[in-house]
Amino acid sequence: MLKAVDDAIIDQKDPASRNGEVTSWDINDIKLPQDVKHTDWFQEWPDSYVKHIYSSEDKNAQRHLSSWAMRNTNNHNSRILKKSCLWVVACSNDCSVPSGRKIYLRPAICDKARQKQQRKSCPNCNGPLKLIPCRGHGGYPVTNFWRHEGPFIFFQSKGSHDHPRPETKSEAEARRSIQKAHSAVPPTSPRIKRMTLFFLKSLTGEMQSQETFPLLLSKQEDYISPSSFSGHLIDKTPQEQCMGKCCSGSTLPSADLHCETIVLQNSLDSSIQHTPSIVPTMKSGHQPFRPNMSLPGNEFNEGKSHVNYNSSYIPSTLYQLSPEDPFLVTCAAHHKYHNSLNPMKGNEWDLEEERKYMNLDHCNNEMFFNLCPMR
DNA sequence: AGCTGCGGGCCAG
DNA sequence: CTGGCCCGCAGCT
Repeated sequence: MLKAVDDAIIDQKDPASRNGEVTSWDINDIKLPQDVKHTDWFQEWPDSYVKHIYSSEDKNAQRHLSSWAMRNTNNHNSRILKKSCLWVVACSNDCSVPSGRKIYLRPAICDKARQKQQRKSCPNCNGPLKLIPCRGHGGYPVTNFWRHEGPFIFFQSKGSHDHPRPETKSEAEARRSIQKAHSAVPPTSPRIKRMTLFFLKSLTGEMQSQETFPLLLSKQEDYISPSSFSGHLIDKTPQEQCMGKCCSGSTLPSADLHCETIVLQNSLDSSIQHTPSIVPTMKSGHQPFRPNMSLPGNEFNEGKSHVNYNSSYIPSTLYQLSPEDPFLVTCAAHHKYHNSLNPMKGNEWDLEEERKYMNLDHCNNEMFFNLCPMR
C-alpha cells in the first residue's frame, strides 16, 4: 500500500547510493548487493527513508538496535525482521525539568510493561503520561527492516518519526534502576543521599558529552557515568537548585530522591533533544566511529577504548568512590557484565568480589578526579 | 521483569 | 496479496 510512496522517497534519499557502488536496493529484493566495499557506521537514530549496510560483525546491527523504541512486528517473512515504532511517552501536563527540557520517556517494548508504564505518572510533575503517536509512514508508525545476508546486515527505514526522541534504551534502563533503588532502599538512606549528591555534583563538573553517553545504575544503585550530566551548568549549587526548583515545599519524604530523578531526567532529555546523528571522532586520531571502535558505554559499543559523542576520550575504568560505600563509576557497557559478576547480596556490596573486578590500573587520573567529586 | 525474535492468526485495503 | 497489528511462546539478561 505504501510501497509506491516508499520507492519514490527511497530513490531520493538512499545514502547507500552515494558511493556509487551500491546504486539501489530494497530490503525485499530477492538478491541484495554483494559487492559492498564500504559498510556504514552504526546509526543510533535512523530516521526517514534511509538504508544502511552494516558489517555482520557489528554488534549493534546484530542486535537490531535502535534508540527509537521499536517493537518486533510480524511480517510473515523469517528472512526479514520488521520492527515498528512504539511512539514516545510524554507528560500530559507538558511539564519541563528545571533545565527547560520536556519529558520524553521510552515506551516499554513489552506490551504488558507498556500498559503498566502508562498507568504510572510523570517522574517530574507526577501528572499523567500520554503517548505521542508516530504516524510518519503514511499515517502508520515508522518501520525498520533488518536482513542478514552473508557478511552484511542490511537495514532499511520507512517513514520519518514525527515525534520527539524518547530516552535511549540505556537511559530507560537507568531510570528503571533508580526507581528500583527508590523502592528498595529507604529514601533517607545515607547511601542514596550520597548518590544523589554525587549526581548533583556531576552537574557542575566538566563533563562535555551532550549526547546519549549513558547514565546507568545497577540493579540497586551502583554505577554512574557522570558524563551524562552536561549542559546544565547553574549558578547555585546543584543541591540548592534542585531542592529549590524541584523539591520546593515538597512534603514528600523522598524529596532527595525526587531530586535525583529530576537530575537524571535532565540528563535524559538533554540527550533526547540534542542528539545529532552520531559520527564521533577520536580527539587525537580523528578516527571515525566504527562498529568495533566502540562508543562509551551503552549497547552501541563494545570494547575497551571509549569515545564519547563529543570526542572526549573516556578510559574504560571503574572508579571506586568510597571504600566504605563503594559506588562505582563506569562506562555502561560494563555495567551489565559487571553486575552479572557481582550480584548484590541484599543491599550490600561484596567488596572482595568488587575488588576482583576493579581495574584501577586503567584509571586515568584526570578523569578520576573529575568523576570522583566525593573524594 | 523486561527485551527480543518467532510465528499463528485476524483484519483492512 | 500486502501490510498492520494482536497475541502467546520461548530464550535470554
